Amino acid sequence: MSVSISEVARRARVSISTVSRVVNGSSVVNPLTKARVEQAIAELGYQPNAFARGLTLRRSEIIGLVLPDLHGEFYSEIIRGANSQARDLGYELLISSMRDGDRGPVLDSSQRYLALLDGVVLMFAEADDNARDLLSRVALPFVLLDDDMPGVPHDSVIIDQQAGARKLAEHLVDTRGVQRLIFVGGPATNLDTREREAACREVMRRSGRRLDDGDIHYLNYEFETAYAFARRSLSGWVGPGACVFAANDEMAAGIVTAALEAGVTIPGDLGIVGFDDTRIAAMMRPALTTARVPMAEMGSRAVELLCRRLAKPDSPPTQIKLEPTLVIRDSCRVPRR
Amino acid sequence: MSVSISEVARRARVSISTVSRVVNGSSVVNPLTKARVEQAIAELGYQPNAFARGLTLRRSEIIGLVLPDLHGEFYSEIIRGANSQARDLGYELLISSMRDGDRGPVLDSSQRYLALLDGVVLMFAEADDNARDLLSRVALPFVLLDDDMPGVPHDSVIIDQQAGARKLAEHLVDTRGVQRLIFVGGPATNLDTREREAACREVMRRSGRRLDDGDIHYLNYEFETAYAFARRSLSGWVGPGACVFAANDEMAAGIVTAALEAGVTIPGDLGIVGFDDTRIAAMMRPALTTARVPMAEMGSRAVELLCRRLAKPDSPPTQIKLEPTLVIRDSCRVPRR
DNA sequence: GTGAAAGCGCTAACAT
DNA sequence: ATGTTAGCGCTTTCAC
Repeated sequence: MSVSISEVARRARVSISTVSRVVNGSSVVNPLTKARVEQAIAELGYQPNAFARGLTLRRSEIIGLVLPDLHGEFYSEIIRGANSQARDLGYELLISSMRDGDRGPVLDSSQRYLALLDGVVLMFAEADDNARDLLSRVALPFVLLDDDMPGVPHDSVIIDQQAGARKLAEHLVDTRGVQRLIFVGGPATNLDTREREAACREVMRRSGRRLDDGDIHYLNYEFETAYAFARRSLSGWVGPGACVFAANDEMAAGIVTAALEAGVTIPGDLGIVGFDDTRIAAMMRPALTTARVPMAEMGSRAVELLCRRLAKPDSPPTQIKLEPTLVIRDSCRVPRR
Repeated sequence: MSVSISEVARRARVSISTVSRVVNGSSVVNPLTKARVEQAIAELGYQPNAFARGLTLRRSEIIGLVLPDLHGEFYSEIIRGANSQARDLGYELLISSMRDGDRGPVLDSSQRYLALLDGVVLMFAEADDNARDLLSRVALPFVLLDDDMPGVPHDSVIIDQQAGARKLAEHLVDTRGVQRLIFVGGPATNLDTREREAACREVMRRSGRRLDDGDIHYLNYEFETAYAFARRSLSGWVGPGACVFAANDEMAAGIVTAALEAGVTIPGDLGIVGFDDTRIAAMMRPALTTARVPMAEMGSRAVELLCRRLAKPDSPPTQIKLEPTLVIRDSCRVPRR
């Protein structure tokens, strides 16, 4: 078994307090004593027991990031931002996924690891009752990411979906003078999709056009689904001033693929925009015009908020709203005539 | 602060031992007593202190998965497999990234969270001295993923890179009768790249051809780099029976993009294969022939190995070798003539 | 079926 | 500058 503080103390012929002091640099120890202790530590390969430490200190300086699932670049960017911020603030970051294969989201308060953390950044796939319920049982400080949960006071970092979608739609109106917008969303229950849709509606309306209900389609954010859907529907879309607004880049890629295979040129015959600015957007041809969601920043700001709360538990709840930026590439350039 | 076992005991008018027994279901308690305790627990919202528990039990039933970085589908698939297996075996899985922005790999034994885990699955970007050094200081059971580390006894799960590359190269020889193979690898220091290269060499040699040194190129696994490189070099490649072997799918995508832009048809003028079978392989056009690395299985087998070791600490070190499978799509179909 | 008490390894207040 | 000791919350013998 591993060596404890008392063995180090015995070997260095000091008391355990002195060892503790050396380990934590908490108060000044005689340099010679200190050297003796350090040598003993090295010789024994002593490592403090984290459980005992946590029990006494009532904190671990470890925080968690719990995501709905860890698939896709979106999440890895969040993680990158969170990780780096956590280290800067002297915390370690541990990541966990709620999703368990097909068994659906799992997060109950009995989750053992939560009790080892000082706090946690949480992101739910959907802000439903289930989520709210889970939340009420989380017994430690938390920050919500990309989700609003009215009624529960909390810190949060959210994306201004409407602003992002508005920028794209306005770009379409301004540069291509879109007459008809085809909106291809994720699930109808998905809040992001609904917000983006609302922004499209509004921009169209304000510019004297309208977004026809028949041109709103709810898919599932996946390439294959969008590809199959576009194969069937594409022929009805092509026409003067038609553009597709896909609610994420993957679906945009699927639609572009179907279009090119059907001989529909892009951006010539049809303009298209995506959302998120994931890797595929730059890799596909034509490269995709899209809205860049500041993913890494979401992670870092959330961690920042959490750590601030740990330091000052009684500060008022804060909400940070981040705006996507427009990334103009080739998929909806004005066709030369 | 949070409620402790003794408050529950007081409220239920039993001793703390009884509360403990109820919480852990360890031994039989009188149903009436049990009910009383359970009610007290509910009323107080009691949650056992994980540090105290860990201190006493000397285990947390939590394991870790430490990856070089969390970018890309490769890792998320590993995570998915590991997660699901961990839950099946009664463990919780926590994930951590070694990479800290541009600050390079970080993993020192002082990493606080390691001390809270029962064991850890580790994957290094490169099996260098640094890695070996870190490893020697990890004071808990571990399993190595996709890395060999001779000299240190350990369990591991590795990919049979050679077998995968061989399947691809043989496919190229058999169906297209390749005369010239252009190998586009990751960094020259990357072990996977070297193994895949060796397999290509061998297959070419065995079939009476050779892999010219001038046709070996070391890049960095990235789309943009491969794209830029292909733009420059492409013209020298096209010719009867030439094929490109890209060491991952992203680079293959970059090369394909450059080729199509230059008017080189694929698979007509040039055949190409990738490696890994990440999402992009199915999404690009032509869809990419590649070798599917069983990523999720890597994760699940590693966790399985780790948990087995936790149960039987003295079993001999085990190595599991997983073989990639050939996924035939369109990027190197025989051109009709 | 239940309780008393030792002990896990550590920190911090207090004493010297 | 260093040692002594209480106590953190829990599990687990050992009595009864």
